[in-house]
Amino acid sequence: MATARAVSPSIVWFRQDLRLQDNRALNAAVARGDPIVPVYVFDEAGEGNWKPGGASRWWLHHSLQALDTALRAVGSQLILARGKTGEVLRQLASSTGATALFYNRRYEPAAIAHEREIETEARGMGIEVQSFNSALLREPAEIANQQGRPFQVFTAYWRHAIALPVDPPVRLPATRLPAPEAWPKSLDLEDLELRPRLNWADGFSADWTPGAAGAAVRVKRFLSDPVADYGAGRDLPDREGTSRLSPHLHFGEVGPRQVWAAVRALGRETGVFPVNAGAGIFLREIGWREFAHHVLYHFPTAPELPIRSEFARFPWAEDPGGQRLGAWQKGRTGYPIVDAGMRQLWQSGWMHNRVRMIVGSFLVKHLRLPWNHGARWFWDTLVDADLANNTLGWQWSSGCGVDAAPYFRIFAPVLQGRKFDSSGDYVRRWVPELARLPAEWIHAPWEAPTAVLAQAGVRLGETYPAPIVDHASARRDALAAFKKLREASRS
DNA sequence: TTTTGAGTTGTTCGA
DNA sequence: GTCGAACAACTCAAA
Repeated sequence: MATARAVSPSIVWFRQDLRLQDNRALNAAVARGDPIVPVYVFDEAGEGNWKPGGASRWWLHHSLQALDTALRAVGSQLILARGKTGEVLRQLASSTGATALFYNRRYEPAAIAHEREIETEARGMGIEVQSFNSALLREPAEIANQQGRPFQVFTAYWRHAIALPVDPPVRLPATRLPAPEAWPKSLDLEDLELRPRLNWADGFSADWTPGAAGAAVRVKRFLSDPVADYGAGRDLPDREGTSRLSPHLHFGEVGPRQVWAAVRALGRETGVFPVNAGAGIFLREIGWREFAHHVLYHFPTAPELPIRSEFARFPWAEDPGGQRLGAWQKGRTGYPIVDAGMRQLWQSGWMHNRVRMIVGSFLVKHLRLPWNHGARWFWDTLVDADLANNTLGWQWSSGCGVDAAPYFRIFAPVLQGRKFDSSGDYVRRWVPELARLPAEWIHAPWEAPTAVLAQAGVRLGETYPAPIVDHASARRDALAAFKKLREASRS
């Protein structure tokens, strides 16, 4: 008769928390002391209407590989599966005899529903379930205004949130993770079929290193210099002035508590926090990410429907054959800054934030196409596609969300280009057919003298499109459409 | 309780 | 060339 109790492992269900440090679910499993079975389930059905797009899947592939490598370095490994999470976990529990399940929470409506299902099922099997926050400084339900309602204005939200203490990141309390007696069966990473069949994502590797180690490099590099000039530098798309942490944060390869601690450490000699204006502005951006999750949690229909419901009746323009949408997607609108952004997105899986605002405003206000089309395209093409951030951004751009840009704020693409890409180098990089145009004309080639165009080898309508809409009249039409909406809402 | 002022990222127009 | 106003409506917090 064996006296030792049967060793029943704990399952750690990895999701958007693909890291070993500052991972509370993992730490709790370690604290329990039993063998740990780390698992990732690729389950599209659990994502509702927002199954991961191509760029996101590319990232996930490499991030899972990185996580497995990190786990192997501590004597463990990542079990991979695809299909229904509930079924996978049930099988895993019965084959390993696991009696506990640990995971970190998500905040998208489908993910929340999914968690509830999994918890109910697991508890029904007698499995202990514990969930944690490793994705946000504060969870949506922790923050409310004086009336006990969710904030709908960022500044008020952030004033409130920033006054609360930020928990320090937690370290993995072990150099080895206890392994089960036998490892359960795992799929090969390739079996998840996350990588595109065609090689369109080949260029991504030049720009990105998915995984916690790559994230740490980005944090270090950004805080070593660009952060000091973040206030101005973040608006210049030709420069490495932003942190580029968005995909790492989305997949949880680094968490906001770790970022917060790293920024705090910058001023440790002086005790000044934040150490300079740039650092404070950067932390505000972390705050926007928090706010986006707050808003999505409290307005779960926001990915599909405008939060200001009257916008459901906005008079969008006709787009027979999807010509205009297609031109926007392909970066062939004839507005160089817009086209540069859309091509950067397609080729690198990412777009500079300043340019996101410009192309967003252009789609919704100049082309008057529904913001949902833009949200969907971004969703499919961005490596940092994140339902909370994407939804907030698009509803902000079209003026139909909480704390959104006012309707009359219509970005003028030529002015934006001249202001934030004054050298024209951003356009030159992504729209090479305009590369030989001097800065003076590069943001409005249709205004360039014939000789200048000829010299630069540009033939409008042939080598590069003429503008598909006229700025001044598109602006007038957009303002008229908003006026119409306002009158319709009044009656 | 009511009132008041402020609120991520703009542009245009007229003085 | 610069500068302020206009371009709405609503949320939130402080007075």
